[in-house]
Amino acid sequence: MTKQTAIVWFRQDLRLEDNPALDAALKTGYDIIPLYIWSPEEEGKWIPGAASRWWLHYSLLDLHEQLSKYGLKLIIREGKALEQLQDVIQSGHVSCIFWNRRYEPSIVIRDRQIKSALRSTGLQAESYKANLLFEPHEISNKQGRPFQVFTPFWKSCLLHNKIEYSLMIRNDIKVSTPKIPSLEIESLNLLPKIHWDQGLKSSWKPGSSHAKEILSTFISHGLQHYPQERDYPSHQGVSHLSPYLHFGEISPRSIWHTIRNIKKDELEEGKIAYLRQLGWREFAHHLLYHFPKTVDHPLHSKYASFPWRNDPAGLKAWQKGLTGYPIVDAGMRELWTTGWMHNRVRMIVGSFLVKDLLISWQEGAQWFWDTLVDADLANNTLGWQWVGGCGADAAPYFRIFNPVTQGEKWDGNGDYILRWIPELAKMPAQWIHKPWEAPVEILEKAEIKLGKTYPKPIVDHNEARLKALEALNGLKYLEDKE
DNA sequence: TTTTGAGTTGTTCGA
DNA sequence: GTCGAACAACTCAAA
Repeated sequence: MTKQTAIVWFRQDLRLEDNPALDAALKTGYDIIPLYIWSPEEEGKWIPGAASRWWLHYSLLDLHEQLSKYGLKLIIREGKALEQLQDVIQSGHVSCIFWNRRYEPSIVIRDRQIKSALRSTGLQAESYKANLLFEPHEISNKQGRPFQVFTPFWKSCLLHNKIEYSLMIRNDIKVSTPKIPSLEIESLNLLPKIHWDQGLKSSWKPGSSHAKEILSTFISHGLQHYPQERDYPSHQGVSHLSPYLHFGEISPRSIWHTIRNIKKDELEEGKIAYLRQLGWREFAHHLLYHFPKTVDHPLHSKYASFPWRNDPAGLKAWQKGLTGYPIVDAGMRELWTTGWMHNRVRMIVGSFLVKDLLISWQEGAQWFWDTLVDADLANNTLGWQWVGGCGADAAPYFRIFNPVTQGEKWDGNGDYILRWIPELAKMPAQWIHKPWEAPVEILEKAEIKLGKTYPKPIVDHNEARLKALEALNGLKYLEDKE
């Protein structure tokens, strides 16, 4: 008689540690089919972008390698998830299937259909909490409604003191993977055809086997001064874990426990501040779950009537890092080159697109989606609605970042500018954030011809700011409607 | 029930 | 140079 098997359907949980779906499969004692299905068309409008696919390619290779250490083989499929599952079920004598939950609106709907379809044929189909510290339904305010302000949300989260975490040991895996047709990872064509990915390659090592070492480097070098250092884009002040978290190559629960278990007084403030950022990730996912329309509509509907400008040239200049505002351009070029941008600079470039160019936050969200290796629907949506002032706990309308002031404050020496804008290499720090104000002889000496070697500012910030305030003032007396 | 105070990330203006 | 106020409207909890 053929041995029964269980499917572990890997999705955004590309890890073996703290993986409840894998635990559940192992507990059955059956043979195991680790499965990844590439079904981009089921992600709704939000098909993974080029940087995200690049990351996924190498992450799948890493997962494959880790599974092989235990004699298991990662099965790769492409197409509609339910059809592929059914095909694998047929060829593999499968009696149960396990996966860890995702929270994107189109995926929630799809997974619900898949679960009921599988169960109706008598299979055991179970999903687990693995990628959040708290399920969306576990946290609500006193009226039983979802929080819309972060601080009370996080306070309420912290009252739940128990966060599960699986310590199941993997060393005694005795089962194997039956022979089943599988694609090669290469055949998914996740890598770019033109080789623009050099910058990504030199910046990142995707895969869960690297996530842990990045966390421990951060703990020993960054955590203590995290509250202050995290705002300086040229410093090594942040964890760089965002892409690993998005793909589930490290679980938020293992980060939570690792950080909490550090017993050093001098790290206490850093621990609280860092975990709070993990809280923002939770907040974003809960909001996306409760307010699914926010992926492309403002939560506060009166912002839908905001008079956005249609400005393809401005949008292009922003995307290419040619706005003439060095801190904005440096950020956009860091993004293009490495697939990532420092958080402080994300706010600055976001504010510039939305408040200075008056281009809609949706355009910004789309560009970030295509270019970020950590592109995450929940975080991206929350971040852009925050900048746009139209979401939950959004920035107040009058909070318009001044790109010069921000540059001078957080990159005083211009180190970040120098790294990303070689045209300004010889510019003294005093003028590096506002080259258009530099005296002629300084520009000459620095071999800068504004408008030729580096752009003149495409908008005047002060004028743009007043225009934005005026436009926002027009919304003042509108009411939100359902 | 009503009121009060606080709320990730800022800027400008006038004293 | 430094400092506080003003810049909405709304959410949420505590008083």
